[in-house]
Amino acid sequence: MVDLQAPDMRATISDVAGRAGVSTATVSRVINETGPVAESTADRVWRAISELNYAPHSGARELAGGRSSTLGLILTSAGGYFAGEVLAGIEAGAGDAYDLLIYAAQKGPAERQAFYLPLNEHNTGGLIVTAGSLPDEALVELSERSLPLVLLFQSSPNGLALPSVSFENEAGVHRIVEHLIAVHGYREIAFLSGPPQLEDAGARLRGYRQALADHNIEFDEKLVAQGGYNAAMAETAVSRWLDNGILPRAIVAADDESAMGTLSALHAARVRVPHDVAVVGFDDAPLSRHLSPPLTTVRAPIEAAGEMAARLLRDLIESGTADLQTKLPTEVVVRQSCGCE
Amino acid sequence: MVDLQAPDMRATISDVAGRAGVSTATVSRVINETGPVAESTADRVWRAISELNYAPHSGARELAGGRSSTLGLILTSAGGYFAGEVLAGIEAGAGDAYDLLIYAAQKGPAERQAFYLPLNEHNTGGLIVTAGSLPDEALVELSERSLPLVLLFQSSPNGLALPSVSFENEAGVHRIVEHLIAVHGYREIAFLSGPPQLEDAGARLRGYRQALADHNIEFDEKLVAQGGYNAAMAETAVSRWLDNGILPRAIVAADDESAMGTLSALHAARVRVPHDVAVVGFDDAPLSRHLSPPLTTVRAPIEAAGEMAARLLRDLIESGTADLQTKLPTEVVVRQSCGCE
DNA sequence: ATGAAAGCGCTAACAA
DNA sequence: TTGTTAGCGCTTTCAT
Repeated sequence: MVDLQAPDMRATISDVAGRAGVSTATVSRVINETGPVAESTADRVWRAISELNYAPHSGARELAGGRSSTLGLILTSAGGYFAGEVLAGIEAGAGDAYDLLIYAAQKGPAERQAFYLPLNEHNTGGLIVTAGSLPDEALVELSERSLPLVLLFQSSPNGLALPSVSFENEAGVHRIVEHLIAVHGYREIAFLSGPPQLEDAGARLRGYRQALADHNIEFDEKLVAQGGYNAAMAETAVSRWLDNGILPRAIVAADDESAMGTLSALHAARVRVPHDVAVVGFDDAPLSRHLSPPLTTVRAPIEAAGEMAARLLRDLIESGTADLQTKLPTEVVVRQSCGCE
Repeated sequence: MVDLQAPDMRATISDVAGRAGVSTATVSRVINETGPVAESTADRVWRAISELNYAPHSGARELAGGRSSTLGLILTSAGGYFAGEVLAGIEAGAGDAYDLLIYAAQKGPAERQAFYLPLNEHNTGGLIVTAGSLPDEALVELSERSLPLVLLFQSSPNGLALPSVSFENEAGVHRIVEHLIAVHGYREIAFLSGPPQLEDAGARLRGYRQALADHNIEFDEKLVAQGGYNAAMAETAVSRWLDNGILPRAIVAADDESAMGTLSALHAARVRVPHDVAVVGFDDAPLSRHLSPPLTTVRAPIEAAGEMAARLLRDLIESGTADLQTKLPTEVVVRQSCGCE
């Protein structure tokens, strides 16, 4: 057990000023390098600061200054297996001039959520909102409060015109399905979809259907199941197919995580991949090349998306304007699970 | 391109008061449910709030109120593949009364870092600091400013007495190595260590050495390489072993990610797992049971650790006291990569 | 049940 | 180069 020493004789700027024998204005100038200060004075101030363990009160700063040099990020607590990548990208895009504050939204979109959001126009220069983390109404409210907003993996809801960053989901799936058809000659191709409420999940499904249509393959509802961007759910879905005697020649998973679940279900049933059935995914998660067989998938530049979002947000903050829709290109990464090589 | 509407006629509490025909004090009472307000008055106030799109200024609130109902989390931008799990745990432990603000520390621990930290005693009730995200000096400084601090996956640095949460790393590795020795009779067991600067990496290595010693197996330096908690690095290390004609009977990876890299290197070299060499990991990442063969590993209750850290921090904030060291138990999860079944 | 007014810690004119 | 001072938006006694 530790006992916390009696708190709260926390130093303020005037304590520092007093100890250094200057005015608070001078201390402020020293800290912010705003306006001229004699070097000797600055030294005394810094010394006082460290002797008193002084730290500026960011709230007071925002209040007085009206600025904010931090970008906010809102994501769902789940985050997914690429939360880290997104983060790294955003950080790169934010640059040195901005700090990053993240709020992990609770599951249930509560009432008045936007009102109580701990990240807002007062402590943040703008917000990057990832798909599924905030209800549309909150977005509307936030944007009515004229908070710069950028959407990630989701496009602007109806009636709003918010810059957004996402992938060429439809084209990516289309291309990989086409690979399955054209290169390998498969025609019985199943699809494991993502959560229906997610926009990119819809796009990926559309890409699948379009590719079939383009090659005169009839769409078969029985060959589509919910994979939920989730290994366990995908595993169940594939097992169910197997139990029902359904064995497509190829399975397209809407993301790599569900591709993983697919692989597991297939292994468990002693179905050989890609010999008996081919499997492909989407995202190119860092681990995907380590699966066995190494997964053929669509590479989505996740880190680049984060970086782009941050860049757009900065544009929006600094110049009041930013590109509305940016779709990052995706690319098929051929490995072995499709039957190649 | 969007153009942001002219910003900043952002409503303040007195705008709301004016529109509702009450004083700012009353508005404050309504929002915070502090003190009696006539129901009809409250209605008018809420209406004014939504008409004006008013949102309270959190900085001003902290300033005036001196409270803070948010917990801070500091992590490295990498985050690792379990950032999401940690987050979910912390959120659960934080409960409804606290919000969570996260700061992803930049790579380079800069000078005066603690001074400029965007999460501090003024906007946060306390901080959870994950291993490797802040240098010890920053920890010292922060704790001298009497900010409640809890360490995650790292124990208190010398001279400080901060509550910390970590795993029984040493015992976990000890047990899994023992499994390899006692159940399978392997004696030529290699180890892929984690980043040396991380405390838990050291503990895991110690567990390995101790288990060997306990079974009279001589420690062989050539059978230890740096896996860096990282698939690519592990892959390289294992390939190098193979190239040098080193083929242990089993490989213990310090975490699941390096186990994954190990598997890849082995597959590439057509070495059969577990037939030719067994592989085990540590963490039990969600994906580990989907590898092929499914990975035998040590389960570390990552989410529980996050929850515990949040709980400790709340204790510290609310009662000024908290348990100093908590080590969460780990458990061997037997699957197939060790040769079982 | 409500209002007036004094700060909270800081920044930014404006003076000197 | 430095100090004075007026707020920034909010909470909180203290009156009423």
